[in-house]
Amino acid sequence: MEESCSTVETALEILVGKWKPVILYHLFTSGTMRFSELQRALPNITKKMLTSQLRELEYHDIVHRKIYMQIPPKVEYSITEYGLKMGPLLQAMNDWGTSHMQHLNELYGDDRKVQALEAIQD
Amino acid sequence: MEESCSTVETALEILVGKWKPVILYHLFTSGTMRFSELQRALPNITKKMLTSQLRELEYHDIVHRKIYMQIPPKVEYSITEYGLKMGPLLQAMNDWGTSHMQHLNELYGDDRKVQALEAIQD
DNA sequence: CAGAATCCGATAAGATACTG
DNA sequence: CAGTATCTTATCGGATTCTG
Repeated sequence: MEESCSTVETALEILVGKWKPVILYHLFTSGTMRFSELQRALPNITKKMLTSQLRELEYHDIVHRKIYMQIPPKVEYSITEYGLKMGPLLQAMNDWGTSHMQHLNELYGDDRKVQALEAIQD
Repeated sequence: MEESCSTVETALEILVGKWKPVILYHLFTSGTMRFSELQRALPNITKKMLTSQLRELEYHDIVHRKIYMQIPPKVEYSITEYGLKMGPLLQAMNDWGTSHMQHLNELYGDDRKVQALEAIQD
């Protein structure tokens, strides 16, 4: 009974964290990226946050971390094969989110949109 | 470009908050519920949290709030017609979450499951 | 380059008491 | 009954500094 909502929470668990959707977006569209590339793609994220978010995604087997044993260090991140299965879900969330923003605009006007864009800043 | 992930965040926005998925679950399955019924269904939530989560869902036009002008007060909550459109998304998240819990079990064993169940407690 | 470690402020969430 | 108000605690996220 309660399980049927705790599983929704499982899905949320791996998505929450202010930066995970953006990180996944970049990894899905760009394929393999180095740590520093991700930093450049997300100008406002700190190393600490980027590291922690990636580690959580790695724990969930969504993101793969490949370490090159060399100096200077080189680490590449990519979506795992299992992680690719999330694609449709992310797409569904994206689609719903898009139409919901439209719905909010119809209800309250476009002010909210401005706020949202200001809140992102990257 | 960045919009394609900010809309995912829009979807997350209305789902995050520790209790929203459970609240939606109950309203989806039980239809109309009074405030006190929701309290009984979610033994561990405080009135403050229940109120705030419901108000946010109301703002997003997912939940409808019907006030009966009488004493003692009576307020009924239900999913709006627009909110019903979230059903498939919630179902998709639920499905993915279910299979992901299974995946985590395969990766790390069933210890996690126990933790998750302990964490819910309702 | 890719982080780890520490500190600190902001926000979310819980406990408790009060009210029309 | 269905909240509100206030206070405290826990968690999250950001800034800064240090390192192999």
